Amino acid sequence: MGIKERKEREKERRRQQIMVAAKRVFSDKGFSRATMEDIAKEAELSAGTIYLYFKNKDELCASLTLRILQYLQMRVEHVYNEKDLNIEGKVETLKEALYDVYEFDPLILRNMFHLHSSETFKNLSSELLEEINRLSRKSIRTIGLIFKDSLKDGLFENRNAMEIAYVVWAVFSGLALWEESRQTFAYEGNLKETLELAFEIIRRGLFNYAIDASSSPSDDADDNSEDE
Amino acid sequence: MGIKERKEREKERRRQQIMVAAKRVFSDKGFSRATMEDIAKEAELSAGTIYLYFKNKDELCASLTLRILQYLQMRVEHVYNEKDLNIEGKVETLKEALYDVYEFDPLILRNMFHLHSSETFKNLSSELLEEINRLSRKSIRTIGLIFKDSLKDGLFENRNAMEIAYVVWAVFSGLALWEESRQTFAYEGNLKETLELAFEIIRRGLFNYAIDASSSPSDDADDNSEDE
Amino acid sequence: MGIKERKEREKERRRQQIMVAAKRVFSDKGFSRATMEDIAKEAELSAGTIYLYFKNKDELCASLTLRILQYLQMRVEHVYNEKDLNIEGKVETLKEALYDVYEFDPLILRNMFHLHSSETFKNLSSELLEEINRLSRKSIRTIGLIFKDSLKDGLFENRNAMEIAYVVWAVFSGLALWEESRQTFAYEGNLKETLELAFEIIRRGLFNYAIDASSSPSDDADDNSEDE
Amino acid sequence: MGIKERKEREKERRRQQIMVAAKRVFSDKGFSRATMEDIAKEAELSAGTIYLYFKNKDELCASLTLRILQYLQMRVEHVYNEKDLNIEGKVETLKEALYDVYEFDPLILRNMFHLHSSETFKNLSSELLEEINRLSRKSIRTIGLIFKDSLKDGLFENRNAMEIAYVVWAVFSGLALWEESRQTFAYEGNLKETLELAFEIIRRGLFNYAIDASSSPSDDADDNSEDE
DNA sequence: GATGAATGAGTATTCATTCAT
DNA sequence: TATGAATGAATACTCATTCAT
Repeated sequence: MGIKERKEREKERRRQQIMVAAKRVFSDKGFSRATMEDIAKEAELSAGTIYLYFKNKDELCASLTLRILQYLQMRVEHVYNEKDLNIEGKVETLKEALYDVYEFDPLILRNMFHLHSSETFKNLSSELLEEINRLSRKSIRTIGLIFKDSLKDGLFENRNAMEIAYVVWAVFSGLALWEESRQTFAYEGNLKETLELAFEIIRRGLFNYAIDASSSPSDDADDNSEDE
Repeated sequence: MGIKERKEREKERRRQQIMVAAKRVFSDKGFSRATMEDIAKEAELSAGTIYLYFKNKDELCASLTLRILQYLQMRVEHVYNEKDLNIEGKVETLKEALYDVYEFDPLILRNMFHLHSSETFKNLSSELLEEINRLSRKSIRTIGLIFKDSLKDGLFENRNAMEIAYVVWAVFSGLALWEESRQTFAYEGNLKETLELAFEIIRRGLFNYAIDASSSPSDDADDNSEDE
Repeated sequence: MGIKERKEREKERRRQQIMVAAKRVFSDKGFSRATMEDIAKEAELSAGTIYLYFKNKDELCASLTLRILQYLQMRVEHVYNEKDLNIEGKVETLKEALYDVYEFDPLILRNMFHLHSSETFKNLSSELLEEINRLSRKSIRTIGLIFKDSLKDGLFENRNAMEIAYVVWAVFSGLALWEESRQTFAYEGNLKETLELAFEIIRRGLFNYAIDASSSPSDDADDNSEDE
Repeated sequence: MGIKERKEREKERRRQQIMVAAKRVFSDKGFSRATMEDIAKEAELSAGTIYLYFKNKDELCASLTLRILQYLQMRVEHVYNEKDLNIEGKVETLKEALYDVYEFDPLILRNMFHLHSSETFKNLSSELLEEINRLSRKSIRTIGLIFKDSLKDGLFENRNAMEIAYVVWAVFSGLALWEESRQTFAYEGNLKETLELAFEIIRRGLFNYAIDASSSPSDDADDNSEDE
């Protein structure tokens, strides 16, 4: 039905409106200190209205996480499907993708922290929770797939693709965190530029590691090069 | 006085006892969801007693952060003072130091997040806050000093030491975070081993970056190689 | 809007309902011993609801004080504006006015005591505090004005009007206090009647003082008959 | 026993020391906001020690009240026993006595307020409570006795002595209160001088009332001139 | 759908009081 | 006798959530 469809679209628009407001408020005050009233005010709605669109505060937070994970997966998958790029080009594109994800919502990691808090789970519908876990695993696996072809070519052969994916993800997380703690460490420099430096170091490390490893596998006695 | 001294020591022991309990509870539930009652129960004390040793909940949390920062600074300074190591050896030792810090208290980063939340400051005595900021800056600066000598030798010459320090710190943070989000990403592998891989990649990237950069400085047109 | 107006009136009614309950509970238990729960129960509301209408307990108490001061000022001003009365008549009317104020809310003085406690100020919005101070000064000044005309006529000429106003106010306060401590002093008599006696004494003293003073001003060597 | 006696005296000294400290702290912060810790610190003792001398906080407060009542009774009785004074002289001396009492402990009235709070009674030993009530009644009765002789002489004959005593007491209380609320009413004048004025007015009113009343007793139809 | 008034469960914090030393 | 560490009961205040309108 045209009417039903329009209603549905209207409803989705409201959800987005609330999520945008929530993102802003969480970003400002942190999850615990942000009140539903704050978010409602930011969204120019009443507090009660939010409950028409989200079951509770935790589920609103989880929805934010889900959205960013969807964006992450979309971008990462796009990198994987890029036919015309060699591994170096893919890693460069991956870097850009991750950076865009970070810029889209720098809160992603803080949100995830909140999610990890065991007591939060109780308030989440199991579907939402599962969808989040599914997407998390899927995107890390996709990052792994980006490196997997190189394993066949002999690059990185001493490590499995998933391990490398985790490292890349960890570094990405670290850069996000670094930005968060900038105040404490009183960093006054140019963020973007330092991010570039970090990724440059990682990228070179990755490939030089690959080269060293492939030319002298005996150097690493303790490697477990099995794929999972 | 023997008596006064013993009392002092007894008091310090209580503080430690409470901090250990708090660390455990914060670790479990997150800062906001952990109640003073929880912590008291964990410490086998009454809630009121905690207030004899810490002004409030925020100051208890900040004290945890301060403790880990003191340990961090101690370890990092030790690396810097190591006379018999070349830069490669120092980086290797730095890696071990950071890893030990992480194991000493994996909460460090989550605590810092909480601290960054602007509204927390109001509840902290300015001395504590300043000590935390002072130590944070000092340790990052010490990490920078570790690389500074190499700048004179021509290594890393296109970047200043502080930028490199920030990158190293970011990666360290990332590894910590990575551990935090392990549940979501359903990683079942060996943490220690993956940490080794990550640092190995960083280390190689660092030095290969150095070599490339020093041999062809013109590649980076936008570098600002001034030391701060 | 009719709707908006009705809502506004409804809101004001709730404030009054809470203040009436608070008056009763404060009266019964004293300010410190009265809990918000007590007041809520008396008002047949939940404790949280009170905070929708008053910022905190101190501000609720201050609002009670403000209300009685508004009534005091209104009554006192009315006495001052009475054209057809000579000074004797005005003092008689003033007596009645003050007595009505006392009956309207016998707590007035206890509330003011609580207000004077320096630490209370911090919890009060500055507007409320200023309004209270403004009204306090205004009503004492208005009482002074009632006597001022008599100063021109030669009555009370050795004292300024404000000093007399303070004395009248002190006696009024004393009568209120007297009622408060009735239990301790085990007075079983008729309050109203004794109040009449007290004011009668004051009134006669006032005028006889005036007469004596005006006829032999030299008796008081140390007078400072300047008006403020 | 000499030893026992010395111990007793030592104990009484401690009680006084604590009461002096309590008076100061109550005066400063009000009863509710003053903590036992505050009082202990002021008395240069530990909080626990206070409980060796006073059963609880309420009883400490009541003891202060008792002490001032003892002083009041002593002074008032002295006035009553003064053989060489006529009624005018006695009233003048009474004024001075009350003023001295007020200066000895301006808190007296605030303390009494606290005492009146019904819930306080539960924490008081019945002996203490009864002693306070006994003394309160006794001093007001003694003030009454001061006027009683004048009743025989025809002065004040339309009123009973107790009623006059209550009025005098009320004015005294009012003057004390007046000092307490000085801040709010922004009075900048000289307290002592205004006190003089107030008592002067009362005194004159009293005697002029007496004269009027004695010359035209029929004016007051509703008088109850019986002594209790 | 939208509101926002009302709720009530939850929590940090305080402080009189106790008691082992 | 004096201490002060420990307690636990009390309480102001907050805020997610509900529901009548």
